[in-house]
Amino acid sequence: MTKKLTGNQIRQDFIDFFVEHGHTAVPSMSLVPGGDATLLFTNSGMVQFKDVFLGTDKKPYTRAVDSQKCMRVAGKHNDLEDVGRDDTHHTFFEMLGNWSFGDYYKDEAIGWSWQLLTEVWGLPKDKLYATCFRDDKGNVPQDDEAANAWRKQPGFDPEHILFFGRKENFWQMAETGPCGPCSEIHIDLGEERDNLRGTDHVCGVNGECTRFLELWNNVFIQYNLFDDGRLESLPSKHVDTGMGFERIVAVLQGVDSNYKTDLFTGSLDVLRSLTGHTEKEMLADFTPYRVICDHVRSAAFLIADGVVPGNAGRNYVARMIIRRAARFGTKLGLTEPFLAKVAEAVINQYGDFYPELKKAQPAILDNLTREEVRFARTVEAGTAHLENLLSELRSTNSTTLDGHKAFDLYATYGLPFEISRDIAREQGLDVDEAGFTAAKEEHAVASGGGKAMGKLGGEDAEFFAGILKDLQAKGKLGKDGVEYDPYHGTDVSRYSDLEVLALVVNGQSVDSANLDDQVEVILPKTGFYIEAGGQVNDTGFIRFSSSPSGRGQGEGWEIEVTGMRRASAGVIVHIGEVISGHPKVGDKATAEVDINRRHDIMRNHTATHLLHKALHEVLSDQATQAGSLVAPDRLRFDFNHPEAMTPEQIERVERMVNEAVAADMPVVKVTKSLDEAKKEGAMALFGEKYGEVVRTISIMESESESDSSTVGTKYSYELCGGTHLERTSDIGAFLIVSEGSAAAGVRRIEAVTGRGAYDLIQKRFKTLKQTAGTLKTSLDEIPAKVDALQDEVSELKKELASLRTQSAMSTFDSLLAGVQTAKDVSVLGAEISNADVDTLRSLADKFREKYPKSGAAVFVSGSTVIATVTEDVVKRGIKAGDLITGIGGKGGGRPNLAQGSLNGDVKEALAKLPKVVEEKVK
RNA sequence: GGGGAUGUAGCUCAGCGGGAGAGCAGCGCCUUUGCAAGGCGAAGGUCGCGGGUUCAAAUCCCGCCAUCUCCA
Repeated sequence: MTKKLTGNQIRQDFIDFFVEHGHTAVPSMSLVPGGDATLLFTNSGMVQFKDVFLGTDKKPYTRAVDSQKCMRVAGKHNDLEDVGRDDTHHTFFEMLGNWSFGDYYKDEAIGWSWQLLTEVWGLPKDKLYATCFRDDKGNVPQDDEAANAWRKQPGFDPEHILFFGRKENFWQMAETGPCGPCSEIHIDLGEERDNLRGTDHVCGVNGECTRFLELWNNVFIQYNLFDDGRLESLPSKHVDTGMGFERIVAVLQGVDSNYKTDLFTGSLDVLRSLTGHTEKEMLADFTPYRVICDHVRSAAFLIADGVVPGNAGRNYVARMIIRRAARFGTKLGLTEPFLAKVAEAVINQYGDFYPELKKAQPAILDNLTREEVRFARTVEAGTAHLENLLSELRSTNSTTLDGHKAFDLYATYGLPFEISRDIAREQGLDVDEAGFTAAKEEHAVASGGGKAMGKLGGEDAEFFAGILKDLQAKGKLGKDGVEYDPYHGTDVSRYSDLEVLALVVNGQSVDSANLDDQVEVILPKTGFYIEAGGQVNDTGFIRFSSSPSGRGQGEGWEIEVTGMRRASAGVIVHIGEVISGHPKVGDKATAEVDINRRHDIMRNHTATHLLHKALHEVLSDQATQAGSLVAPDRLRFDFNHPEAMTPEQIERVERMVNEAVAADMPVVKVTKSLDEAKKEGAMALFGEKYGEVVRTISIMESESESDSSTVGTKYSYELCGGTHLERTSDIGAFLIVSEGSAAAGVRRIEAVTGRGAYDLIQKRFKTLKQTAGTLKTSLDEIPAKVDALQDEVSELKKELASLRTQSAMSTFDSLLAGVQTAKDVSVLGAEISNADVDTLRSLADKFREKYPKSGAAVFVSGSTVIATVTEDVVKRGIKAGDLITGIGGKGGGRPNLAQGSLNGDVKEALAKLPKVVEEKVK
C-alpha cells in the first residue's frame, strides 16, 4: 500500500477489474427509482436489478459491474440528524458492486474480491477476515461452499473464517422471495483505531468498536422463500455484492475519516476559504463541515436527478437536507448563501464519472441558492413569531417556553427547534425539549405515521413464469416469451390467426371461459400497448369467428380488452371480459386495438413531446418533465418550474406547438443503444428505467430523403417507448386547457388535441356566439363591450347610491315632522323607500346630529332596519338593538347603532316605537 | 397522502360577527434655492373562490384553489 490512489482511480480500478473479467460496466441508475413506488430513493446497488432477481426483467448480459448512487436519509438505516456527527455516516454514498445473473457463483466472486483487495490494491492479507453463514435457527444449511472458497485463496489465513447467523449473514429482499447467505470481508484496522480502547467491549468482527470494519458484502441469492417459511433452491443463482465506496477509499488512503479522503477535500477547501479557518481549527469543530459537505453532495446529486427542493415526498427530503446544511453554515458564521460554492467543488470532484452533475450544474447552483434564500425568509418570519411568544413568556414571569408552542413554530412556521432554543437562550430563557419531542411524536401519529407500505409487486409473477415455462416447453412461445409490438398495433392484419395460449380466470389457468368471466388472455404476440411512460393501456377486442366453412364448432366469441399488464418476464396478458361465446385455449383469434382511441392517444403523445420542447424554449431548459399522462381524451404534463406561467407564456407555448403541428414535421422512430442516444443528446427522463437498447423519437425539423433517417436538424429528440404519429400535422390542433400547480416547484398543464380540441373549440365558440348575441355585438367586440358595460355599471351604481342618499337626505327634514315624544325622548320611526343600508346609517347619523341628546330613531327600508339612540339614552337602559327587537324585528349591534331586519307591516311596527321607549327608558 | 398556518388596497399588514382600515408606494396640489423631506387632498377593494349558519359574514362552519410549513 505504498501508492496513494485517488477516489476516482479506486472507483475506476473496481470497474476495470471486473470488466476484465467479462463484466459489462453499467451506469448507475437514478437516485429516483423508476417504477418502484415502495422506495423513496435508490438505497442500495440492488435496486436497479431487483426485477431481474424477481424474474420480471431480463438483461442482455449476465455479468455486470457498477457504482451505484444511493441515498439513505431516513428510517432504520440512517437518521438525518446523526449524519455528520461521526466520520462514517452519509446521506448520499456510492455502492460498488459486481453482479452475476445466473452466471458465476461463489468461487469466482470470492476469488475476485480477494484478488482485487490484496493484489490490485495491496491490502495486507493478514488483516482481512471473512464471515460465512451458519444458521442460528438451524433451518438453512451452513454455507460451507463459501467457506471452502475462502480456504482456497492464496495467503488467506483459514483461521480468519468466522461464522455468523441470520442477522449478520443472511439476506432477503422481503418477507418472501429471493434470498440467500452472505459472505462479508472485514478488515482489522489495528488497535489504535479502537474507539473503545481500554473499556470492556466486544472487540472483533461484527463487534462493538470501530477497529474492525466491514468492507464488502457478497450476497449469494440461491433460495426462494415462501409464506410458510419453506425454502426452495432457485434454478438460477445470482451474486449481488456491495462495497461502500467511501469506506474503501478511506481504508486505501489510510485516513481515519471518510471526510478526510480526497472525495471531500475540494468541498472542505471551499468552505474553509469562506470561514477563514485553518485546517486545525476546522478539525477542532469538524461537525458543521462534515454536515455541509455531506448534504451539499447529496443535494447536488438529487437535483441532478430532478429532485428539486419542495414540500412533499422526495422533494421535501431535498429541502430538509439543504436547510440542515444552511443551518450548520450559520454555526460557522456564514450568513450569505454559500451552498452553491460548495456544490461547485462537488461537481468538480464527481462530474467526470457522473456527467449528469455537469449537465445540471446551473440547476443545482440555482436551486441551492433559491432554497437558502427561501429558508432565510422562513426563519425570519418564524423568529418574529418566536419573539412574540418570548415576550408573552416574560410578561408571565416564566423562563421556559412550552414545548408544544415550540413545536408549533416548527411545524407551522418551519422554524427549526435548535434555532428557537438558541434565540431563547440568548435571552436567558429556555425551551422545553421534552415537550417538543412529545408534540413531534403526536404530530407524526396524527399525520398517519403508520401508513402501510405497498406490496413489493410480482406476487403472482411466479404463477405466470410457470405458464411461460410450460408454453416454451410445448414450443408455443420462444425464449423471449410473448412478442410485443405495439408500434404496429393498429394494423389488424398482423394480429389475426393468433392462437389463444392460455386463459386465466380467478388466478387459475383454465381451458375455456364463459360469458361475463373476467379473463386474462395470453396470445403469442400483441399489438396492445402496455401502460408505460404515462401513456395509458390500449383497449380493444379479441375475437374469434366460426370457421369460414361454417362447419366448425359453431358460434364465435368476443372478449373486450380493458387493460394490459406484464405479469412476469416475457408474459404479457390482456385483461378483459367475455362479452359473447365461450373462448377456448387453442382457438385462433384476432386481436384488434380500438383504433380511434389509439389515434387519439398518439396525437396526445406526439403533442406531449412538442409541448415539452416548447416549454424548454419559452421557460428554460430546466423545465423538465416531472410526470405525464397520455390518455385518449387529454394529456397532462407536469414539469419543474418554480412559478406560475404568465398568460403570455402559456399563449406562446400553445402557439409554438401549433406552429410545429402546421409545419407537418415527420416523426422518426429509431431504436439504438442507450449510450449512443444519450451521446446524441436525446432527452431522457429522470427516474425512468431504461434498457440497454432504447427507442428514440425524433421530430425532424428539416426533411431528409428517407423517412427512417434521423439525419438533419431535430426539433425534438426524446427517449420514449410510446406510440407516435407519422407526422405532426396529424395532431390537428393543440389547446391548453389549464395551467396550475401540481406540487411546490412543479407546474401542471392539461391540454387537448385533435377531436378533443375540436370539441373544445366548438364549445367555446358556442359560448362566445351566445354572449355576442346577448350583447348585440360581434365576437371581436365582446371584450370592449364588456369593459364598457362594466364601467357603465359601476358608474351607474355610484350615481344611484349618491342619488338615493341625496333623496333620502332631502326627505330628512320632512321626516322630522313625525318625531314624537315618549317621556322626554324624541322618537322617530320612519320608512324610506329604496334606501340601502349605508343611506339608512347616514340618516341615523344625521338624526343624532339633530338630537345629540334624548333621541331614538328607527329607519326602515324594505326589510332592513337601522336603529339609533343617543349616548344618554343608552345610559338610561335602552340600546339601539332593543328598539329593533321591541318592534318585532330581529337584529342587534352596537349600543348606539344597530342593524337588523323587519318582516310584516312596517307602519304597525313603527307605531309601537314610542311605547317601547316609554317602557324601557328610565 | 395527512396535520398546522396564511390569503384584506400596487407592497407590508391590522381588523376576526354589526359603519373595510393603517403605513409605505403611486397620483394631484402646496411648502422648500436645491437635496433630504414636510403639509393637504383625492383615488385605489368581487376582504382568494364557492356553498352554508345568521336579522346581519372580511370575521363562524364546510368544500375548493393558491402560498408557506411539518409529518409520511
